[in-house]
Amino acid sequence: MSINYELYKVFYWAAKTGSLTQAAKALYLTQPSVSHAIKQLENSFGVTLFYRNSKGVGLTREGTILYSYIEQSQILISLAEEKMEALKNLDSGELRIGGSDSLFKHYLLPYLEDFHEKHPGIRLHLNHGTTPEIISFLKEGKIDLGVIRMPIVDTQLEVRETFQLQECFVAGTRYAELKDAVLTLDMLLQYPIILFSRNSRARMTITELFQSYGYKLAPKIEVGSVDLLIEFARKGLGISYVTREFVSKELEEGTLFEIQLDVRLPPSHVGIMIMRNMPLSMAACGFIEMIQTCPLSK
Amino acid sequence: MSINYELYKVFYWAAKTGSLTQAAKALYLTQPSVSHAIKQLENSFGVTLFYRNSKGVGLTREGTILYSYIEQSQILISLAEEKMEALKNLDSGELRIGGSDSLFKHYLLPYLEDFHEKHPGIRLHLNHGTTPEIISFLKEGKIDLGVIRMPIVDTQLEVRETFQLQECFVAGTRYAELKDAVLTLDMLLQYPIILFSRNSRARMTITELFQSYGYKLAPKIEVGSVDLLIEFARKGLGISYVTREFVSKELEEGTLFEIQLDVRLPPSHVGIMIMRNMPLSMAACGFIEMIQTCPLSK
DNA sequence: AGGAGCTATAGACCACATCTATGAGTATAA
DNA sequence: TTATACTCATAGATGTGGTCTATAGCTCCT
Repeated sequence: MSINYELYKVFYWAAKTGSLTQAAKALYLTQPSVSHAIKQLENSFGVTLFYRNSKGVGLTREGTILYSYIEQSQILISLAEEKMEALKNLDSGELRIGGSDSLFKHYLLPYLEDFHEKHPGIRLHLNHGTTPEIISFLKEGKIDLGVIRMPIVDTQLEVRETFQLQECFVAGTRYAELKDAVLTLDMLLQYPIILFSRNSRARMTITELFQSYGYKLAPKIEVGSVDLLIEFARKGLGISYVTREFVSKELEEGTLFEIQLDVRLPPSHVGIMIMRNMPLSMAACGFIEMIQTCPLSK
Repeated sequence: MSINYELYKVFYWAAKTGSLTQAAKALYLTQPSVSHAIKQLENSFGVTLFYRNSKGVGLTREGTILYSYIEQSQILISLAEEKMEALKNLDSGELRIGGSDSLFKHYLLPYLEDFHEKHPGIRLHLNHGTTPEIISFLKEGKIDLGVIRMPIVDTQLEVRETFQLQECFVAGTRYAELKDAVLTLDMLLQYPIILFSRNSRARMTITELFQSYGYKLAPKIEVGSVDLLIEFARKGLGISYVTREFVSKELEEGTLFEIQLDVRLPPSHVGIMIMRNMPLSMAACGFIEMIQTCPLSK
């Protein structure tokens, strides 16, 4: 029958140390066990592997040949075990995340920096794309996790909310007169509105909200990036609908201010998306845990 | 504690076949055993190696990394097992023999030819030298066995007689008048005697024999090779003391004939010498067996 | 709905790996 | 010489853990 690979471990140490007694110590076994194991191996092959004398043992010619193979094999296994240890300790590995540009920049960045500092051995791959693209990447196994705006309905996916963002309307100094006012939706619509492109979740949400109050929200300007939303508002081209957390710097500086409304705008939920029924890599697991245990570390 | 290397065998087949059930079949185990083994491995590493679904299993990222090492390791072990099988079957290996030129040429050659024909995969190394040199080679492990004239007294060595050779005196046509005569030692000594060099066993033996009869054997010519002994006798330079089996061709041809004496010359014993307490290589074992089971195959 | 795959789990069982105790051999030292 | 201290080999006892059977849960396909 097939040879028990444990015997090779014993053979390796016996050959390496030149002593069954030493091999036994290295393997935390007793000498008779090692003696027995070697005998088993020899019987299996029908070949004598060691010569024995009072000083210990030595490899025969056949033993030497076997050792040349087994040594390499054992070294590989040792390397494998080291590697697995490194992977477990997050000293090695890779983490592939999918998300939108703006989420990377304004939400994930501090986590990524922190993670990289703690685990410099882990290679980071950031794939940006639209939500459907991110979902595809995930299903194809090209990324370990996606960071997206919720909700996502897909039975293959598991989504965990990690953070709430607050959407709001902001304006630049040109509209300074609105700073302390509380506007109604009606009043807001008197101003030029700047929105993100049509297919975004945020755009759809705010449009529906206005509809529910009986208004039609028609943007004066439509842009394709969060940066432009901010930039246009600062330049006074209109009032932008943005994520408050993404303009915190501008709000502090005072180059932008938030428009106060008489209705509450819905928060948007950010979540981490992973494949259901698919084990997480150690790196992904560690990263998600980091995000979940210290929210808002910024 | 240390990981049971049997688990890597199971892991290898599970990864290779992409199915615990298939792996179980390959290993002649049941599926729950394989399932259990993989779980053990995963627990040992603290890492998930496979994702499971209804079609079978697949490697995770960590599993893939482990596999890259283990696959190589398993391949090496397979090669090792093949090699050992080949060694056992004498399809591979080497055989290193020490002996004197004349024994190689006149005694071992047919065995070597036969052995090589039966086991062409085994490399033959022939080391010639004097008996003390051969003994040194053997003790240094440079040869597997030596073929020498007995007796050898050395507790480290084991010597088995395999053949008897008959020494005799031979002369060429110049001494044709002796062909049918039966000589006494006294008469023999009237002729020029050609002997092998002083330090050889044969020389010592024959000198002692003559001494025991009260004669002093003083050679006219002393040579350093068996070929010269033969050649000189053929040329009529004297009467050579040679091993009869080594001049069988010349005796048949009639270029040499044997001198008949009124005393019986002692046979010389040829034996195989190996290290006591040292296992024989498979090749050496096979060769010795061949010699012992078909003596005088010539 | 039923069947045929797959893997996971629980629990029983016994082979076999390992142990202890001992023997035999051989250096080294007293 | 005897004693000591190492080797490895052998015998027999022991108990652990690897393997089994039986079963459940799941997904896919007919």
